[in-house]
Amino acid sequence: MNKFEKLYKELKRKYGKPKEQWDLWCKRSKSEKEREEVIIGAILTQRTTWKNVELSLNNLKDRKLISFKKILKLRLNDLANLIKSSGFYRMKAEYLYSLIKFIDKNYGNLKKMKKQKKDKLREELLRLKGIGEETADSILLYALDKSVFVIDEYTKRLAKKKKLSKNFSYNYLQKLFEENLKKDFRLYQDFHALIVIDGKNRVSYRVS
DNA sequence: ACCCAGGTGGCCC
DNA sequence: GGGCCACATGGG
Repeated sequence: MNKFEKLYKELKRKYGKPKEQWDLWCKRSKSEKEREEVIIGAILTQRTTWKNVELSLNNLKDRKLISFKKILKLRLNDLANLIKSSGFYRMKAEYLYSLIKFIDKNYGNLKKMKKQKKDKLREELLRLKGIGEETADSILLYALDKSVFVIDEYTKRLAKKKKLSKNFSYNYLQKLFEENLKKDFRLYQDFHALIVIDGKNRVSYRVS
């Protein structure tokens, strides 16, 4: 067992099954609607706490708006106001809208989108405004079941702390994790979730 | 009254 | 390729 596999086991032992948001994000078999919710959350959570994202998601849920088709019918300004609590709400409304529009226009639905090759999808997502590497990979991994390892601040911090690498650029770290783990989107989903849970745990420990 | 959070794009060098 | 700023709300 290598360092990466050991780290996964260690985190799993420490935290068990990922909870809260991760109940849905790591769910083994998702409905179309659940996949849409993951994608909406992936945009909203950029540089924002999950609590604030939840307020927005609940806002949308109360109005039965966790639905790409329905969001496409909203005015950009109304969408922005509904997701206000996630911060950067004007930008995120624009990002979310253009992403949903792209999916609707090019694939029709997520079931069809899922059939596309992951490299092609990644390229397409990265061309959209507001979708960088982390968001693109989160969508690929958690909404489309593609085996790409998501790198975020917590992953970089943990990689430094555990001395897993000397290079902490996104692409290098991603490749490193993928090369040292079995190519399995379920493993990647759980592992990344545990890294975030662990990261938040450390932060709150330090603060309080 | 600060300081921070799963990021991204634009502009500069 | 890296440094710096804008984008904004809610909670410690």
